[in-house]
Amino acid sequence: MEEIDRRIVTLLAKDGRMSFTDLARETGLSVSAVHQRVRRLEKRGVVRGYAALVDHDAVGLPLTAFVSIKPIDPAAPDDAPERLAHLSAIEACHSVAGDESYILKVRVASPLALEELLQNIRASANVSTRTTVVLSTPYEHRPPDLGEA
Amino acid sequence: MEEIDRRIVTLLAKDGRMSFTDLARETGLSVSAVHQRVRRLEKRGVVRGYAALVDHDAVGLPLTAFVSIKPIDPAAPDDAPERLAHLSAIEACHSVAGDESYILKVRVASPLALEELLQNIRASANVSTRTTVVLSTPYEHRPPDLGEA
DNA sequence: ATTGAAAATCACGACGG
DNA sequence: CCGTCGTGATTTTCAAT
Repeated sequence: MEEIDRRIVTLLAKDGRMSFTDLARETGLSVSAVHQRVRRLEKRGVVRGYAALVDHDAVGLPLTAFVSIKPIDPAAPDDAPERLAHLSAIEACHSVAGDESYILKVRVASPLALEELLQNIRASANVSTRTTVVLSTPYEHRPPDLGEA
Repeated sequence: MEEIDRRIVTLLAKDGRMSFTDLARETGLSVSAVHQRVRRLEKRGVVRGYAALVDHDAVGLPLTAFVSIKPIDPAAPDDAPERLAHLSAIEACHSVAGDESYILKVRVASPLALEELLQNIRASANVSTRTTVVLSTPYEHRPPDLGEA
């Protein structure tokens, strides 16, 4: 991927609603050239979509936690991600190297809701859990640096 | 926050570029009523912004890791987030309960870049690090469930 | 791959209820 | 807080290069 595409992706990562007109001005291209590049970036999957960034406190999900999980039966097939996908409190699921198999990022309304979620996770995927509660988030969702050459 | 605002936030979290016209159709309100609500949600900070979701593999940052940090000198003032903010490879910084003080989410181009980043983190914030490498990401950035009543 | 221009759609503010 | 309406901006497609 070359310079102008990187620049477009950088700009859209910072402001997902930036207009094609503005993108055109920032890149020095015409509006339709930018338009076509953005469509191609979307089709190629470089841009996977667009999202509003939500204040979880304001929205009633003030408690964030990281939940590391480990299978109870290490011989069983590992389909934890699918078995957990129905739990909408789970925002992300990463397979990781190390002692545990996945790290989940979860958002809930309260400590009680977290307790119930953990029970649900253990029951749904037959895993043990280790939970790290987030106290505050100095920053999050910082856009990637694609080398502003 | 009530029903219609929750619905708007849910829709924008799923598609941050959805037009006001579409939001109006989905909510049963007029375009300008939706417009007014979105502006208010933005001003109140419920919607913090909009971002394109980027495929980090496609963009040359295929290696994701979680880095937990702990101060070398527990008595020193804890300003790690500010001291690390200049490192653009750090996507997020969460203060956490437990043995360690922060969890960082980082994105880099290669194992070598990760090694250099870790040295930079330790030097910049006077901390020790413990790193968990992400092998794959079954899902990420799932929109919050604000109770579709 | 890029442009310019036409046509359709949309954003946005003013106003009245 | 909502709807109607009008204007200007934006998106989107297309022919041409």
